[in-house]
Amino acid sequence: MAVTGDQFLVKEINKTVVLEAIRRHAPISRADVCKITGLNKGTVSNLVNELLDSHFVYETGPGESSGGRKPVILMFNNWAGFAIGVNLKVDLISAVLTDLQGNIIERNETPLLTNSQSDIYQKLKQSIEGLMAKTSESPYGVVGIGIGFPGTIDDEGNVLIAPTLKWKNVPLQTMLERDFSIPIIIYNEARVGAQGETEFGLGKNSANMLYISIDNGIGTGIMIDKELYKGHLGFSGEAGHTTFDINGEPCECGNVGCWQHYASVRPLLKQALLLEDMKEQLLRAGKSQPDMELLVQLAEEGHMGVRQLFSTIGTNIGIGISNLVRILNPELVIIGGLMAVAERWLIDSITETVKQRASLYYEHELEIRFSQLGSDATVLGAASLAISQLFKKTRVTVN
Amino acid sequence: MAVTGDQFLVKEINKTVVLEAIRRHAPISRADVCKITGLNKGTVSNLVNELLDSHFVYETGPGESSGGRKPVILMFNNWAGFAIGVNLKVDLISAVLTDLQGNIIERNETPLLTNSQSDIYQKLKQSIEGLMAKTSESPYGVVGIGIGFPGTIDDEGNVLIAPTLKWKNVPLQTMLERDFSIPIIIYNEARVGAQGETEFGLGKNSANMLYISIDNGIGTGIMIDKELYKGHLGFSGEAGHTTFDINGEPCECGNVGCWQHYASVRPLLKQALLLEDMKEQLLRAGKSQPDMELLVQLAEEGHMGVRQLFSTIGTNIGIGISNLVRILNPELVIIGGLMAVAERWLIDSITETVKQRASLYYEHELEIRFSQLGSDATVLGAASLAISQLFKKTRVTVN
DNA sequence: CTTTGTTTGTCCATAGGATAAACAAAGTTT
DNA sequence: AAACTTTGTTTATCCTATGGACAAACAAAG
Repeated sequence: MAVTGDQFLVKEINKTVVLEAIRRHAPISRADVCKITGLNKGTVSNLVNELLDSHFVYETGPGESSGGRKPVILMFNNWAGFAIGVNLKVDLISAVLTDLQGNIIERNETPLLTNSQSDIYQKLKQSIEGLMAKTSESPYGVVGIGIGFPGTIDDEGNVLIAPTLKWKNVPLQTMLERDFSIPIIIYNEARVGAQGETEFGLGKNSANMLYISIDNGIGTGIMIDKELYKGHLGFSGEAGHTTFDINGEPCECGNVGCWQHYASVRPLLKQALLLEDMKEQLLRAGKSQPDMELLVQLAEEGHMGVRQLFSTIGTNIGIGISNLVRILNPELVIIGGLMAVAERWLIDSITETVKQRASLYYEHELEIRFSQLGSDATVLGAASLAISQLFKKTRVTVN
Repeated sequence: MAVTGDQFLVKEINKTVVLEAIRRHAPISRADVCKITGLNKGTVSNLVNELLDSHFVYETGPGESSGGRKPVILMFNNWAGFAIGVNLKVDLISAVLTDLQGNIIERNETPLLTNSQSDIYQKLKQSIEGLMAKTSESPYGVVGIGIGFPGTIDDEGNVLIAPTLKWKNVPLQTMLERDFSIPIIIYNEARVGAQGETEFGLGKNSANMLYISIDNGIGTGIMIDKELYKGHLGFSGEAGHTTFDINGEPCECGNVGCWQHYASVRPLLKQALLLEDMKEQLLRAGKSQPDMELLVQLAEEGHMGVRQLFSTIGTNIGIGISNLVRILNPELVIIGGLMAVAERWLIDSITETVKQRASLYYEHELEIRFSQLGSDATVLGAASLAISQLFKKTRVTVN
C-alpha cells in the first residue's frame, strides 16, 4: 500500500520540522522558528505548545529584545530522556549514557578477555544496566540502545558473522530486546561511526559522506542524503574485503588480496616488526609487540623507516579511497578508527594518491579528513541511532 | 528552508499516488484505485476527475460487473504527450520517440563519422527534429528530451569530459535547451541504462540495483530505492576506472590498472587478435578486425580459444562485480552494453567468481542477470527520464 | 514622559482537502 | 420481484495551515 497524505501527515511533518529547528538552533524564539521553517506564526505557536506539553521543549525566560517585544526563548529538552550507545570491540566494551542531544553523561568500559558469546553477552548486559542505573527521573527514560558491532549484521539485528569474535548467527537484537524491552539498534561499527560523524563530527554539513574505519580491518559507512545507506539486506560497506591485489593471497572471506591486508593496522604492525631496529625500540619502550602508539611516537622522533611505512600504508589507503570515490562520489571522506591517530604521517601520501588517481574528483570539492571524535564516533553514533528512532523523521521528497 | 507540509502538498502527494496506480494497473476502476492506495472513495473520485480534466487519464466504457454496478474503466493516457530518448555513442546516434508509457513510436539512427563537436551537435539536433516532426496532435506535445552520453556529466548537464569523443567542457544541456525550449536531461550512458532497466527491464521489482554497462569501457548506474544515485556532483558510478591490478599499466585517467582494461570489449578483442587462427577466421568472415559478433559466432561453433577468452574476461568481470557488491549490497546486478550479447559464454565464469569472492552476498538473494533490453535500455531509459520529470514524484519518507 | 514604530506571540475566520456516511445508480442473486 | 452488491457521487464534518487582526512589550527619538 502506497504512502498517502492527510492532515495528520501534514502536522507530523511540520512538527518534526519545528522540533528539528529548535534542536539545532536553540536557544531560539518562536519568531525565529517561523523564519527558519517558513511556517506561519500561528502554526508554529500551536506546534510549539504541543511540544511543550510533551516535554521535548521547554521555555526559559524572555530573551534580548531587538527593538520590540522580548522573545520567549525555547530550548530543546535534552533531559526528556536518555540514550545508550555501545561500541562492542573484540577486547573492550565501551558504553555511554547520553542525553537526547548526545551529550555524554556517564561512560564505562569493560575489558573482554574471551570470545565466549555468553560471557560477552553477560558483560554487555551488565554494562548497560550499570548505565541505566545512573539515569535520573525523566519523562521518557532510556529511549533506546544503539550498538556498534564488529561484524556483519542483517536488517533484523542478527549477527551473521563476526570473524574477530568468531560469532555466527547470533540473534543479538532479539536477546537484548527481551532483556531490556526498549528499542535496540545494531549496526556494524563503521556504519555507526558514520552516523556519529554525521551527527556530531566533521560530517555535519555533508549530505553524501563516506566514513572509513581503519582498525585491524577496514569497514565503511555510507551516508546518502544524511541517511545511512544499508543496501538490500544491510550488508553494504564491506570495502575492506574488496580486491586490492588480484595476485594477492587468499583471504578467509573467500576473496583474494583484500584491501584490508594492505591498508589497515594489522599489516602496518606486521611490517613494523620487520624493521631492522624494531627489537631495540620494543625493548626501549618496554613492549613485546609494536602498536600504533609506538609507531606514531617513533615517527615523531624522526624514525625514517617508520615514516616510510606510514607513507606506504597511506598510499594503499589512498588507492582504495580513490576506488570508492569513483563509485560513490561523496563530498567528504572521513578516516576514522585506530589508524586515525597517525593522521600527520598518513595525510600526505593519502591525498597525493587520491589527487593522482581520482583527479577529477579531487578537483571538484572532494575533501578527505580524519575523524576528530576518535573512538567516540562509534559510541555517540550508536546513541544517536537510538535517539533518532524516537524522533522518526518524516520527510517529503520530490524527485 | 526546510520542506514543510500543507493541504496542497497532501493533494499533490495523493494525486501522484493515484496517477501512479492508474499508470501501473490500467485498465482499472476508481474502486480498485481505492483498494490499492487506501484512499477514500470520495478522494479518489475527486482526484480522478482532475486527472481526466488534465488529459493524463481517460475513461473507456464500463467494465465487467462483479456482482454489482459496473465499474467505469480508467486508462492512463499514453498519448497525452511524447518523450524523446537519445543514445549518443561514439559512432552512432540512436534516438526514439515514445509515448508517455515508454512505447516506441518512431526511431532513427545517425552514423557519426567524426568527433567534431559541431558536426555531432548538428546531427543530434537533426535527429531530434526528425522525431519531433512525427508527433501528432496531443495535449502536452514532447514533454522532454533524455540523453545518454558517453562521458562525465555534471549535475547541470555540462559535459566535463568525454574521452572517446574527445570533448571537454561542453554545455550540452544549455545548448539543447536554447534550441528546443523543453526540459533536457543528460546523464552518462550507464546511468541512463540503469533507469531503463528499472522502468522497463529486469529491474522493475528491485529497489537497490546495479547496472553495469560494458562496452569498450565500463560504466555503472546505481539505483537506490528505485532512484538514480548521483553522488555529490553527479560523478558516481565510474567503476570502470577503479583499480583492478595495482601493478597494471597507467590509464589515461590518472589511475593504474583500471578494471575496464581487463574486463571490457576492448581487451577482449585485443586478446582475440592474438589467437593463433584469428587471421584465418577473419579472412573467412571477411572482416579486418575481430568484433563481438564474430567472437560469439566462433564460440557457438565450439572454438575453444575464444571460449577460454570469454571465460577469462568473465572472471575479471566477476571480480569487479564482487567488489561492487560488497560495497553496495544490491539485490540485483544487471550486465548490459555490447558485452551482454555474449551472455551464454560469460555467465558461468562470472557467477562462479562472485560465488567464490562474495559468497555471503551470493547466498543472500543476490541475483546477476544480463540485460534483455539490449541497446534499447539506454534510449528507453533516456525517454523515461524525460517522462519522469513531468510526473515529478512527491514522496514521503519516514526514517 | 510621550510618541512612534517594531517585534513577538495569540486568536480567529477562512480555505482547502480528507474522511465517513448517506445516497444514487446499476448490476447480480435468490 | 425482492434483496443484496458493487460502484461512484454528494454531503456534512473534521482537521490543519494561513493570513490578518490584535494585544503586549519593548526601543528609540523627541
